[in-house]
Amino acid sequence: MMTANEIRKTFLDFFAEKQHQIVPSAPIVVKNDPTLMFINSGMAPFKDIFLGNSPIKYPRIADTQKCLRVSGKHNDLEEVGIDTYHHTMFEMLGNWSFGDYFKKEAIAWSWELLTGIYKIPVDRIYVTVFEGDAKENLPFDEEAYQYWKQYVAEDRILRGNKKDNFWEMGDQGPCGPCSEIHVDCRPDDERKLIEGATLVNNDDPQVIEIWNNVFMQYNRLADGSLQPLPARHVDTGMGFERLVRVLQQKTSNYDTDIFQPIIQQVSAWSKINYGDFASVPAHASDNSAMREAGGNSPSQNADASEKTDIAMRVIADHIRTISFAIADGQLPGNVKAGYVIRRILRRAVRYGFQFLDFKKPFLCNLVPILANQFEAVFPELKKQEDFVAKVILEEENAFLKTLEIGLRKLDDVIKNNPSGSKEISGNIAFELYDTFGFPLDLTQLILRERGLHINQKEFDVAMEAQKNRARNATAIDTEDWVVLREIDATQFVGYDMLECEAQIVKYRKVKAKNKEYYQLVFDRTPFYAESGGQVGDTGVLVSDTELIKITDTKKENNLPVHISDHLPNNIQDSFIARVDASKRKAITSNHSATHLIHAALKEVLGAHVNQKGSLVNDEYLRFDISHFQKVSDEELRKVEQIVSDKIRANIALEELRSIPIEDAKSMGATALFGEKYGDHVRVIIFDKDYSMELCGGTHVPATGQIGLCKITSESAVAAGVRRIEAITSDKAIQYYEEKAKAFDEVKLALNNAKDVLKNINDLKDENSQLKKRIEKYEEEKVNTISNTLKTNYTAKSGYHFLVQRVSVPSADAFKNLTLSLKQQVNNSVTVLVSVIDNKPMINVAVTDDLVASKTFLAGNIIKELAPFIKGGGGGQPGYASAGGSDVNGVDGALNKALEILN
RNA sequence: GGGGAAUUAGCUCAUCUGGUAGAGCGCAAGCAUGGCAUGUUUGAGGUGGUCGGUUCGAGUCCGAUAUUCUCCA
Repeated sequence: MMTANEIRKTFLDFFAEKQHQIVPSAPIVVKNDPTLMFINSGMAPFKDIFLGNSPIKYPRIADTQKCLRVSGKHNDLEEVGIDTYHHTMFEMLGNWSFGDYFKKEAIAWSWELLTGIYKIPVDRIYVTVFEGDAKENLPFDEEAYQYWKQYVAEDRILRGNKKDNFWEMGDQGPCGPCSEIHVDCRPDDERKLIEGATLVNNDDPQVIEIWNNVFMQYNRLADGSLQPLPARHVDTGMGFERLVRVLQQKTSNYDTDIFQPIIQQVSAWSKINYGDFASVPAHASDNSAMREAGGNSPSQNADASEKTDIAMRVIADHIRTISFAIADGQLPGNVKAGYVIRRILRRAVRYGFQFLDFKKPFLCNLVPILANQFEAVFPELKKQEDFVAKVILEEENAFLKTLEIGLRKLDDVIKNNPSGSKEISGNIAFELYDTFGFPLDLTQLILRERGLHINQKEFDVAMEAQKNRARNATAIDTEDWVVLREIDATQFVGYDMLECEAQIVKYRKVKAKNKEYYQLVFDRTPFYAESGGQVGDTGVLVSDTELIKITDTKKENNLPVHISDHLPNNIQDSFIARVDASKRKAITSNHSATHLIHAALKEVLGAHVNQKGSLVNDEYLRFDISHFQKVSDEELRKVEQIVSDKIRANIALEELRSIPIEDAKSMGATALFGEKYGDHVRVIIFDKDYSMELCGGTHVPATGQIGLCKITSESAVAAGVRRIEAITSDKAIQYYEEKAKAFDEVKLALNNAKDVLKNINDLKDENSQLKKRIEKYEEEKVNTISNTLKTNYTAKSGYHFLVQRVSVPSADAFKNLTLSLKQQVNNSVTVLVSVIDNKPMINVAVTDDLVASKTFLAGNIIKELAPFIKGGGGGQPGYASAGGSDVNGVDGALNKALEILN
């Protein structure tokens, strides 16, 4: 039996022999495509070629591509692991023709590989072809049908509708009919009973699609219409995990040697067998989480065993996704792609926590197994094994903490639930989930244990409202490109020039919420499009009669687009495209400084330092690195020192604009994980023994132009990732100037003190001493007054009272005096009035025994007195206070108090 | 991009509707035991994230801002 690794190799070798260039998998994390966060199919890395934004480098390509899907036709995240054949991460084997071969060869080769080499029995294979669609005016795919007929019996060639057999990249873009290959894996007796053809595309877990051949020949426009494509392409995708399952004759993807190493490890840790489900004895389940849930009857134990199987599948699937995503540069976070990774990670932790009784981090310990398993095909994980494990560990700890907080909140909710009600508000459950990240299913489990349940309908309504809010806020409407001229690709001249003549090649309008703008594409441009952390250029587009502001420049699938609020009136004109030079100069200085800092960090901290993120704009630079401790002040000073030396050495830039990537690597140039490089790259060198990086950004001609570099902050962004921020050039000079100025001002304020620091510390000490002295003075004053006053109480039957105007230094002292009297005179009511800073104040204190007997309540008394001084007041039964604005009312208040108490 | 929440002593967190800022742990000192673990008593430690507003009075209500958490897209 072939191993998974052999099956993959066989595929690649087969197509290499058919003159295909074998390329490595692109990073699973997508950059430069606003519509996609992760590579979700084998073709995604080639989107720029299909869209015509990039030239074709090889007419034939084959590869295995890491893919990630969390939503889609059958791939809701919450479904993964429940069945035995869906995944969040999977490998897609693919062979491509870019304007080269078409249906004939694609069909012949897929047949040859599957039946001739992999030896899948012919009588288990079904193929589908597109039946046509009248509404779209699309014909039956006769061509594909004829080619298949050469190999496959006609009754095994099925006709599929638009949903199954017409593939589209998205709402817009290249598309075409496709032809799927399905394999019937059922045992012979079942196959005799039910004809396999009836189960194709019918969600039968044993009759599955393994390969889809897409024949791209149309382009879908924004208005929904179809246009024929000038160059026709073949895009195929074969689900690797499914293929392995078929060839290893398993009934579940998770039973193959792709997933078993992980599952066996998880099974060993939890001491629960995988796959016992259905034949499990009633007592076999040793799972406290389920027992707590009340699963003690035999039937529920069978259920429990299924749940432990599901949990192991969830973990085996998710650990792959998060490990490879992190290795490709996507750290877990709380927005966008980072959030997707966090959510997947948490789902795995949740299943382990709930069904396998893993109460401590465990996912991180699975990373080495994966790293070794995939070392040959995806070496990036093995190379960053420790880093990935550390990030996962930190995430697991953070989630366990979140769970703890949630458990406490839920406890409060249960305590406060009116007795007798068995239902907890769905809104509260939603709040727990939405605000505190406490998973709904855990809420339900815990409530069930106490005989409670939530109002599911309320929860769903709240959830739906949340979704609608988000959808409305992000609705973007993109119109079709209006093409003015045909060109191969925009020529970027911005390394050498800051302005050039340009014509608009195409443009389109984009409507987002509250704003509307245009995207312009030029035939040539000096504008650098945001990439590799360097922000896009701004500037202007000028003709004889017009001036249009360019507010940003971005890359969409390798297409440089210039953002503008307006279109020129004369769109066909020739323009001068001019970059904002001073801004570009600042950006450039920061970018080169980033390289110098990067090299210095490697020198000071060690070779384990890798770039984990970078932002370069005209204000500052931000640089994230993998490093496990805080970078100490001393280390930062060393880095600054090295960078400073390199600046003063005024090292000339050496730029290799286009050299083969292999040459660059053998020179020792630094390449980044998670970055997609072409086969020709640009290398930026500042002293070949110091800094040599693959980079597309703009750089200073010599390091002296940076002038000055100052690291302004060092912080943590995630486990194992430190962030360094720095400024250069004018901004750095300004920084020092401002510091110096501020210091001079401080010094001046201290009468030009020689030792400023000592002077300030002395002042602080003096200040706190004075504060204490005032406190003491006030305390004494209060004591004196209270000693006098405590003998002045009038005795009534059952209580004593005092109504008195006093003079005290502060509101605080006033309060202390009142409370001190309350404490010293038993069985008393104290009403004090004072004027502090021209404001009248009243304090009322009632001793606890009188409060208990409800003879007097301070809060009630103050409400009667406050109006006299035109104020409001309130407090507790034992102490209340009021303030007002009318000093003339003081006597009235005193009289009223006497009246009440007499 | 849009919602929600949090920010109080060195740490973890209380303070019900605006009216006396607290607890546990940690820290310091004293006492108890031959010493330690420990027990016990006392004490220090707070511009309540920052800025503004409402109010006689704001940790508490409102607005802005920063940071963190969290959910949705």
